[in-house]
Amino acid sequence: MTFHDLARELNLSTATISRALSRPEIVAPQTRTRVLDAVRRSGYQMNGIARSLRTQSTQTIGIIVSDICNPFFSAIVKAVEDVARTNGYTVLICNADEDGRNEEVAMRLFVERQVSGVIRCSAGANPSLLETLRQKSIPLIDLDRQSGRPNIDAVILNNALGASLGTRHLVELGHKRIAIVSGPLHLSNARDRLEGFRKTLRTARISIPRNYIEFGDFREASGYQAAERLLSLPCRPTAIFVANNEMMAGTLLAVRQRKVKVPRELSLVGFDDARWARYLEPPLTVVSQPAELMGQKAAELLLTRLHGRATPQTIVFEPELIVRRSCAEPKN
Amino acid sequence: MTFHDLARELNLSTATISRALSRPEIVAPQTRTRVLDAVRRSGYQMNGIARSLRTQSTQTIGIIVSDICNPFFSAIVKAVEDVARTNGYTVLICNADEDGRNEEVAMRLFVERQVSGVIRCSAGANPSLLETLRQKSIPLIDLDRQSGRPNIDAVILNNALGASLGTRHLVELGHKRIAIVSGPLHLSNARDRLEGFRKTLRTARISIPRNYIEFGDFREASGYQAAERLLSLPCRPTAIFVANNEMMAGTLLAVRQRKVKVPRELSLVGFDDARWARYLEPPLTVVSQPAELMGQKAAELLLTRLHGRATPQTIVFEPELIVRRSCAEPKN
DNA sequence: TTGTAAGCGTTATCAA
DNA sequence: TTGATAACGCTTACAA
Repeated sequence: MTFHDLARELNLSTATISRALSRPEIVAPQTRTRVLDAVRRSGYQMNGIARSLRTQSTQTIGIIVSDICNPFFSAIVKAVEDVARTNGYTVLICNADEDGRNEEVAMRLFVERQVSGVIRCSAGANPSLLETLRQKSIPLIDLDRQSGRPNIDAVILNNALGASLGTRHLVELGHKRIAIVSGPLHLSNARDRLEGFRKTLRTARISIPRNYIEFGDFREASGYQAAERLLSLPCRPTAIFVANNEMMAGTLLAVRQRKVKVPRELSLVGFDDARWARYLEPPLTVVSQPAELMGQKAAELLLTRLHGRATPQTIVFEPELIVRRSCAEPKN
Repeated sequence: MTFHDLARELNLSTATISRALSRPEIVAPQTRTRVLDAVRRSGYQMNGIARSLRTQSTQTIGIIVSDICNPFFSAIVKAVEDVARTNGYTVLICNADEDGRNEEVAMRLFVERQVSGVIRCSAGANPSLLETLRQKSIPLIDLDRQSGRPNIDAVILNNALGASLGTRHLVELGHKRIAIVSGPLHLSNARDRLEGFRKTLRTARISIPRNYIEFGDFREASGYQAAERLLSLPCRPTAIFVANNEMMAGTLLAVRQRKVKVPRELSLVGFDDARWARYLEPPLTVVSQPAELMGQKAAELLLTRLHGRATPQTIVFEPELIVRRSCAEPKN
């Protein structure tokens, strides 16, 4: 069933059918109802592909997320999908799984599919794809992680501040031996968190042994390994700051296996507030980010970009320290 | 940049360009490399919309999920996206938020976008849309929840068995006053779980007071309210079976507020194994489902439907009881 | 207010 | 092995 069929049935031209559906106000009231009735009766559904080809607009936004099972990212996807749907947009999703190559194939698929715009939480893909986007003038919003490229809209957290908040909490409790499980340095959020951590300790005149800085890839297994190394050090840290929730899950595993008492023997501060952080015993002190708000803002920003050009901006959200019971004064 | 441009640049016809890219083996080796080189140099990206219009195929699969922040569904989305991406498909996502109306607008958008197929975890949309899908011969896989319509592929859990497993565990511990927080009856999985619960108690000759059966909508708030009612009963249950993880989160809130001791005063069995269930104190005994496997299977099933017609089947996965420490013998 | 017809960027059919 | 050309199903000048 196409416009052609409807047109013949009603003795109209396809142009009129099209107008009746897209801009009803410019067709005669009675033809309009004739068309609308026929559409309802026949259950006709517009072919969006044809329309997209003609109008050069797919009303689709692509989102790339680095780990959809991480509640931080599910919240973002939820928010984006929500504003997209209510604005008549549809969302293509790609789960990069913290792997830049997946992100690259997704980006390529996205431009092939002619998405109207993309929101991405980069896993660190090759930046050459950005050029392609620019050529096709497909707007891009970087979310959570910045590419470092100038002139790209971004909505991020003040990660340095977040790390400071968490670290300072530990310092104020009296800790001197504080370690970090950092994310990979090719991601801006990991860099910023590490920097915030370092700066806070520097101003507190606390030195950081080289082996108190461990790197993971933001996934659980790497957090476990990092924690294992930290906990087997001859001079164990009395506190660990873990730079995201997945790595915290891994850290907890190590902590439990070794039967380390939290917070008596070890204080723990996490990043991102997941439901399980609250449910843990003891409940976890974390730096939390307003994930839904960030997703929503990113989607809205993209929508405004789609409606009119403007100069790129980066929107920064503020983290919040949520003190629960995983930190205490150091005993030794 | 289009085939037209490339064709002029290389003194070829658009037909040849098309062939060189889609079926390289049927063009002369040297023209082929000439074309491929030009494509690489220019960074040309195929317009998938135009191709889709011509070939009547979008290589897109739509997925509808009832609550993307629920780890059970994130795992499903992850699995589906994974098999989709590796097969050259792209996935459109809709988060119905347990609301049938959202599901309906998504379905409509999906058919407009001419998706190749859809996988849905229904929130209970109007079944009339199924007719539209059939007309356009867009295959549908029901996942986790069955529409009740015959002749529709489905991949589900043996929910009755799951509920039996959980309930029997409680019975064997000696509980006589067992309540349930059930999902909404318009969803097949909720019905089946309730049925499994009932049947198990019937064969154990344990009667269920009418007010021991509470209904929620599979979301946290409703779980809280249901638990509140249960816990304020004059004759409190000694055990509660909660039919999904979100409602369990709500139940736990009520339990904590009232300072009810688990498992001493109240035994708890949940459905779906989330990370927080393990981390809880005491760790939660749950019926678990192989979410990733189910998502993967659904995607694979859809792919085979896309490649050749066959008679619809329903694939049933087996639940597993994971005994942790939230259940004990009743004290009173 | 409606119709005619061109065109969006591909693929597929038919000839050459 | 390649080229002309007609679709695919819509939208939009322009004309009537």
